[in-house]
Amino acid sequence: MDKALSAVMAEGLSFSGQEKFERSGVMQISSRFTIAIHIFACIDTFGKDHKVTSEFLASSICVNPVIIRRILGQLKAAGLIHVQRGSGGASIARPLNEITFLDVYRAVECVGAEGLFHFHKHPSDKCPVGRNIHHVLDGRLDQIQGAMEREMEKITMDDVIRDTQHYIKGETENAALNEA
Amino acid sequence: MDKALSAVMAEGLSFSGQEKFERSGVMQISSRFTIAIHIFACIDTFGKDHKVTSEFLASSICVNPVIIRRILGQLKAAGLIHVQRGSGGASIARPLNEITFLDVYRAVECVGAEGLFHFHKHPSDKCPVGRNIHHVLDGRLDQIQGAMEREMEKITMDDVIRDTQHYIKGETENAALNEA
DNA sequence: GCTTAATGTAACTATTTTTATTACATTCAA
DNA sequence: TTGAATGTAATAAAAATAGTTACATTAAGC
Repeated sequence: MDKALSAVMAEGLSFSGQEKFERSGVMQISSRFTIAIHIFACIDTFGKDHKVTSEFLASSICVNPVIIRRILGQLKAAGLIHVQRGSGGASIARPLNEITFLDVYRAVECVGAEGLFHFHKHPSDKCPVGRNIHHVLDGRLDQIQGAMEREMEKITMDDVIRDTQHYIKGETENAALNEA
Repeated sequence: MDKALSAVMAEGLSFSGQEKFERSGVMQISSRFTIAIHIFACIDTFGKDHKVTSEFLASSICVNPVIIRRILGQLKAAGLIHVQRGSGGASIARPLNEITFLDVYRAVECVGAEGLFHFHKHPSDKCPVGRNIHHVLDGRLDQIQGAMEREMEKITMDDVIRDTQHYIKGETENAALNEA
């Protein structure tokens, strides 16, 4: 080890004595994401024949209607859906193949400005490793998050909804067979 | 809409009436991951000249020593490090280029069996969309998580530690210049 | 215009998860 | 045998997410 590091170590083998740290940021991939996709599938499935309200969606997804309204609000703010204020009901605002998982993911704020990884906030600046760990890691964490987001861009609501209708069709055909 | 769906809808435009739901699973990418990588960098930087104890690591990372010990325990269980019980101190158990981010990520259990995404647990089984949403989504969520994990496999502790030493060297060279 | 049904949101509570802390038995080396 | 360190249980504190209640606002139909 060189002299500078040795000097640090000699100070008592400890870098302690920093102030307490606050934390912040979104750290998890919220169920808002899967709920949002569920919402799209419901609007597509039922929207032609029925008004799709937050109450209705809540009963399919089994969460509180206010949760649904908040997510609807976020999807609306991102320009992905329309929501009819007084009379009620939601509809999809864009062609399904132009809405990617990443669009939805970002709309519902599963990832904040701090990124996907929760970094221990205040490594010691008295330690040479602590001082530099952010420089070393930040770019690589971004790289990983980027890989994930690129994969999310490959999947669209069209894919999901095609599969959904396929499964539903399978169900009703089975039911018809059982009746016969 | 076909007859089966219409029948469902006619029941009152709602799929309500299911039991309450429990939740489970790891939902976030814990700071254990960045802490673990920080630990490797510290062992590499200081391990040759000093005993690297949980107390020492805690003072560089600025978290409680018990948190460090738990993470050391997980890294040890995964065969990535050795920890000396009575006398103290940790060391790295494998060549640095054979320890990937994914190894570390899995060792510290950032992702549980349920996967990275938090799925709303009990969509209504009275709703055709609710009944099938898991079939539709599970595979695609795995696909996204897989992309992330493949990227994590590309990065090794060797990369991180080379960068760390590079930054530290830069610091000490700067300091030398300032003294001159 | 009045009524009705729905959205938009604020305020608050509850639940869950994560992180921190205290305490102590266990271990190993000198 | 002593001392310094790990391993871990039990618990507390903090943070984040989700759930709930309440109500003002909005739009459509009568």
